[in-house]
Amino acid sequence: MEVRDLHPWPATPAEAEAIQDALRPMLDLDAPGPTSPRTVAGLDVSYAGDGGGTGTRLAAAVVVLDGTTLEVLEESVAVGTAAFPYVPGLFAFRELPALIEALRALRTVPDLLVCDGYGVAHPRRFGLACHLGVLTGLPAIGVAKTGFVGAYEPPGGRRGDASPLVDGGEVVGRVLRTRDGVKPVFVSVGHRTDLDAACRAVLALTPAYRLPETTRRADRLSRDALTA
DNA sequence: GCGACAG
DNA sequence: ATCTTGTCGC
Repeated sequence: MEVRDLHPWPATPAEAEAIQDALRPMLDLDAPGPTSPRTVAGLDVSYAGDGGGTGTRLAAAVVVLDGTTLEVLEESVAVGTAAFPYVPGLFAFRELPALIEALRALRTVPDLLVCDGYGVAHPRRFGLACHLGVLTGLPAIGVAKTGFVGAYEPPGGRRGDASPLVDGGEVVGRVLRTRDGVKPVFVSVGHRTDLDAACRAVLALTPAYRLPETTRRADRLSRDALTA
Protein backbone atom coordinates (compact mmCIF):
# COMPACT_ATOMS: atom_id res chain seq x y z
CA MET A 1 0.00 0.00 0.00
CA GLU A 2 0.95 3.64 -0.37
CA VAL A 3 2.43 5.42 2.65
CA ARG A 4 3.36 9.09 2.74
CA ASP A 5 7.08 9.90 2.61
CA LEU A 6 8.71 10.05 5.99
CA HIS A 7 9.39 13.55 7.28
CA PRO A 8 12.99 14.70 7.96
CA TRP A 9 14.39 12.52 10.69
CA PRO A 10 14.92 14.14 14.12
CA ALA A 11 18.40 14.15 15.64
CA THR A 12 17.28 15.22 19.10
CA PRO A 13 14.26 14.79 21.37
CA ALA A 14 13.44 18.47 20.88
CA GLU A 15 13.29 17.99 17.10
CA ALA A 16 11.14 14.89 17.53
CA GLU A 17 8.69 16.82 19.70
CA ALA A 18 8.55 19.56 17.08
CA ILE A 19 7.59 16.99 14.44
CA GLN A 20 4.77 15.69 16.62
CA ASP A 21 3.51 19.23 17.09
CA ALA A 22 3.68 19.87 13.36
CA LEU A 23 1.78 16.71 12.43
CA ARG A 24 -0.90 16.90 15.13
CA PRO A 25 -3.07 19.38 13.16
CA MET A 26 -3.39 16.73 10.43
CA LEU A 27 -5.30 14.41 12.73
CA ASP A 28 -8.94 13.69 12.04
CA LEU A 29 -10.54 13.04 15.41
CA ASP A 30 -14.12 13.79 14.40
CA ALA A 31 -14.78 11.03 11.92
CA PRO A 32 -16.89 8.07 13.01
CA GLY A 33 -14.82 4.88 13.09
CA PRO A 34 -15.31 1.98 10.69
CA THR A 35 -18.43 0.11 11.83
CA SER A 36 -17.43 -3.31 10.61
CA PRO A 37 -13.93 -3.26 9.11
CA ARG A 38 -13.41 -5.97 6.49
CA THR A 39 -9.67 -6.05 7.09
CA VAL A 40 -7.81 -5.17 10.26
CA ALA A 41 -4.03 -4.86 10.47
CA GLY A 42 -2.03 -5.50 13.63
CA LEU A 43 1.46 -4.03 14.04
CA ASP A 44 4.21 -4.97 16.44
CA VAL A 45 7.98 -4.83 16.78
CA SER A 46 10.46 -7.18 18.46
CA TYR A 47 14.01 -6.31 19.52
CA ALA A 48 17.18 -8.38 19.58
CA GLY A 49 19.29 -7.35 22.54
CA ASP A 50 19.29 -4.19 24.58
CA GLY A 51 16.09 -2.35 23.75
CA GLY A 52 17.21 1.02 25.06
CA GLY A 53 19.46 2.81 22.63
CA THR A 54 19.72 3.39 18.89
CA GLY A 55 20.91 0.77 16.43
CA THR A 56 19.47 -2.28 18.16
CA ARG A 57 18.38 -4.91 15.67
CA LEU A 58 14.61 -5.18 15.35
CA ALA A 59 11.84 -6.73 13.27
CA ALA A 60 8.57 -4.97 12.47
CA ALA A 61 5.57 -7.08 11.53
CA VAL A 62 2.15 -6.35 10.09
CA VAL A 63 -0.57 -8.99 9.97
CA VAL A 64 -3.86 -8.39 8.20
CA LEU A 65 -6.86 -10.32 9.48
CA ASP A 66 -10.40 -10.69 8.19
CA GLY A 67 -12.37 -8.41 10.52
CA THR A 68 -15.13 -10.96 10.91
CA THR A 69 -13.52 -14.38 10.89
CA LEU A 70 -10.10 -13.20 12.17
CA GLU A 71 -8.53 -15.37 9.49
CA VAL A 72 -5.02 -14.31 8.43
CA LEU A 73 -5.15 -12.64 5.01
CA GLU A 74 -1.66 -11.24 4.61
CA GLU A 75 1.63 -10.85 6.47
CA SER A 76 4.60 -8.52 6.10
CA VAL A 77 7.89 -8.23 7.96
CA ALA A 78 10.78 -5.77 7.79
CA VAL A 79 14.04 -6.09 9.69
CA GLY A 80 16.07 -3.03 10.59
CA THR A 81 17.52 -1.12 13.52
CA ALA A 82 16.08 1.12 16.22
CA ALA A 83 15.94 4.60 14.68
CA PHE A 84 15.83 6.57 17.94
CA PRO A 85 16.60 5.94 21.61
CA TYR A 86 13.67 5.00 23.79
CA VAL A 87 12.21 8.12 25.34
CA PRO A 88 8.70 8.03 26.86
CA GLY A 89 6.56 10.21 24.63
CA LEU A 90 8.84 9.74 21.62
CA PHE A 91 8.46 6.01 21.37
CA ALA A 92 7.11 6.16 17.80
CA PHE A 93 10.41 7.38 16.38
CA ARG A 94 12.01 4.16 17.47
CA GLU A 95 10.04 1.82 15.25
CA LEU A 96 8.42 4.06 12.66
CA PRO A 97 10.84 3.46 9.74
CA ALA A 98 10.61 -0.34 10.03
CA LEU A 99 6.84 -0.29 10.45
CA ILE A 100 6.44 1.96 7.40
CA GLU A 101 8.59 -0.39 5.34
CA ALA A 102 6.47 -3.36 6.38
CA LEU A 103 3.27 -1.45 5.57
CA ARG A 104 4.52 -0.43 2.11
CA ALA A 105 5.11 -4.08 1.24
CA LEU A 106 1.45 -4.80 1.94
CA ARG A 107 -0.83 -5.64 -0.98
CA THR A 108 -3.95 -5.06 1.09
CA VAL A 109 -5.09 -1.62 2.20
CA PRO A 110 -6.45 -2.33 5.71
CA ASP A 111 -9.66 -0.70 6.95
CA LEU A 112 -8.13 -0.26 10.41
CA LEU A 113 -4.67 -0.19 11.99
CA VAL A 114 -4.29 -1.62 15.48
CA CYS A 115 -1.07 -0.31 17.02
CA ASP A 116 0.89 -1.44 20.04
CA GLY A 117 0.86 1.62 22.31
CA TYR A 118 -1.15 4.84 22.50
CA GLY A 119 -2.94 7.26 20.22
CA VAL A 120 -4.07 10.61 21.63
CA ALA A 121 -3.54 9.39 25.21
CA HIS A 122 -0.13 10.98 25.00
CA PRO A 123 1.64 13.98 26.60
CA ARG A 124 1.32 15.97 23.34
CA ARG A 125 -1.73 14.04 22.08
CA PHE A 126 0.29 12.37 19.33
CA GLY A 127 1.25 8.78 20.12
CA LEU A 128 2.31 6.05 17.69
CA ALA A 129 -1.24 5.33 16.50
CA CYS A 130 -1.71 9.00 15.56
CA HIS A 131 1.62 9.09 13.75
CA LEU A 132 0.87 5.95 11.74
CA GLY A 133 -2.64 7.16 11.04
CA VAL A 134 -1.41 10.44 9.56
CA LEU A 135 1.32 8.80 7.48
CA THR A 136 -1.03 6.17 6.02
CA GLY A 137 -4.25 8.16 6.02
CA LEU A 138 -6.00 5.12 7.52
CA PRO A 139 -8.17 4.80 10.62
CA ALA A 140 -5.88 3.83 13.48
CA ILE A 141 -6.19 2.98 17.17
CA GLY A 142 -3.74 2.28 19.97
CA VAL A 143 -3.98 -0.63 22.38
CA ALA A 144 -1.49 -0.52 25.25
CA LYS A 145 -0.78 -3.08 27.95
CA THR A 146 0.25 -0.66 30.70
CA GLY A 147 -0.56 2.86 31.81
CA PHE A 148 1.22 5.92 30.50
CA VAL A 149 -0.77 9.12 30.86
CA GLY A 150 -4.15 9.71 32.43
CA ALA A 151 -6.07 8.73 35.55
CA TYR A 152 -8.84 6.17 35.78
CA GLU A 153 -10.98 4.09 38.09
CA PRO A 154 -10.63 0.32 37.81
CA PRO A 155 -13.30 -0.94 35.38
CA GLY A 156 -15.72 -3.70 36.37
CA GLY A 157 -14.43 -7.24 36.37
CA ARG A 158 -16.28 -8.54 33.33
CA ARG A 159 -15.27 -8.50 29.67
CA GLY A 160 -16.63 -5.33 28.10
CA ASP A 161 -16.51 -3.30 31.32
CA ALA A 162 -14.65 -0.03 30.88
CA SER A 163 -13.81 3.29 32.51
CA PRO A 164 -12.67 6.58 31.00
CA LEU A 165 -8.98 7.48 30.87
CA VAL A 166 -8.76 11.16 31.81
CA ASP A 167 -5.80 13.48 31.33
CA GLY A 168 -5.72 17.24 31.68
CA GLY A 169 -9.47 17.31 32.22
CA GLU A 170 -10.32 15.49 28.98
CA VAL A 171 -11.15 11.91 28.13
CA VAL A 172 -8.20 10.65 26.09
CA GLY A 173 -9.01 6.95 26.07
CA ARG A 174 -10.69 4.05 27.82
CA VAL A 175 -9.48 1.31 30.14
CA LEU A 176 -11.19 -1.76 28.74
CA ARG A 177 -11.55 -5.23 30.22
CA THR A 178 -11.25 -7.70 27.34
CA ARG A 179 -11.50 -10.88 29.45
CA ASP A 180 -13.32 -11.66 32.71
CA GLY A 181 -11.08 -11.10 35.70
CA VAL A 182 -8.04 -10.25 33.60
CA LYS A 183 -5.98 -7.04 33.68
CA PRO A 184 -7.57 -4.50 31.30
CA VAL A 185 -5.96 -2.84 28.24
CA PHE A 186 -5.70 0.89 27.44
CA VAL A 187 -7.52 1.88 24.25
CA SER A 188 -7.11 5.27 22.62
CA VAL A 189 -8.02 6.80 19.29
CA GLY A 190 -5.27 7.42 16.76
CA HIS A 191 -6.87 8.78 13.58
CA ARG A 192 -10.21 8.78 11.74
CA THR A 193 -12.18 6.93 14.40
CA ASP A 194 -14.13 7.49 17.59
CA LEU A 195 -13.52 5.82 20.92
CA ASP A 196 -16.68 3.70 20.82
CA ALA A 197 -15.76 2.19 17.47
CA ALA A 198 -12.21 1.64 18.71
CA CYS A 199 -13.42 -0.31 21.73
CA ARG A 200 -15.91 -2.30 19.65
CA ALA A 201 -13.08 -3.31 17.35
CA VAL A 202 -10.89 -4.36 20.27
CA LEU A 203 -13.66 -6.52 21.72
CA ALA A 204 -14.21 -8.11 18.32
CA LEU A 205 -10.51 -8.94 18.20
CA THR A 206 -10.36 -10.51 21.67
CA PRO A 207 -12.55 -13.64 21.56
CA ALA A 208 -10.03 -15.70 23.52
CA TYR A 209 -7.15 -13.65 24.90
CA ARG A 210 -6.49 -10.35 26.65
CA LEU A 211 -4.69 -8.79 23.67
CA PRO A 212 -6.16 -8.34 20.18
CA GLU A 213 -5.62 -11.25 17.82
CA THR A 214 -3.95 -8.79 15.46
CA THR A 215 -1.36 -7.84 18.07
CA ARG A 216 -0.71 -11.45 19.05
CA ARG A 217 -0.15 -12.49 15.44
CA ALA A 218 2.16 -9.56 14.73
CA ASP A 219 4.08 -10.23 17.93
CA ARG A 220 4.72 -13.83 17.00
CA LEU A 221 5.65 -12.95 13.42
CA SER A 222 8.13 -10.23 14.43
CA ARG A 223 9.68 -12.51 17.02
CA ASP A 224 10.12 -15.34 14.54
CA ALA A 225 11.63 -12.98 11.97
CA LEU A 226 14.21 -11.90 14.51
CA THR A 227 15.20 -15.48 15.27
CA ALA A 228 15.46 -16.48 11.63
C1' DG B 1 11.47 18.96 44.46
C1' DC B 2 10.20 13.83 43.66
C1' DG B 3 8.43 10.04 41.26
C1' DA B 4 6.42 8.01 36.93
C1' DC B 5 7.29 6.98 32.44
C1' DA B 6 3.73 3.34 25.73
C1' DG B 7 7.77 -0.34 23.83
C1' DA C 1 11.32 -4.12 24.60
C1' DT C 2 14.40 -8.08 26.67
C1' DC C 3 16.76 -10.92 30.38
C1' DT C 4 14.69 -15.54 33.13
C1' DT C 5 12.92 -19.91 37.55
C1' DG C 6 9.56 -21.42 39.62
C1' DT C 7 4.72 -21.71 40.60
C1' DC C 8 -0.34 -21.62 40.64
C1' DG C 9 -4.43 -23.13 38.07
C1' DC C 10 -7.44 -25.09 34.48
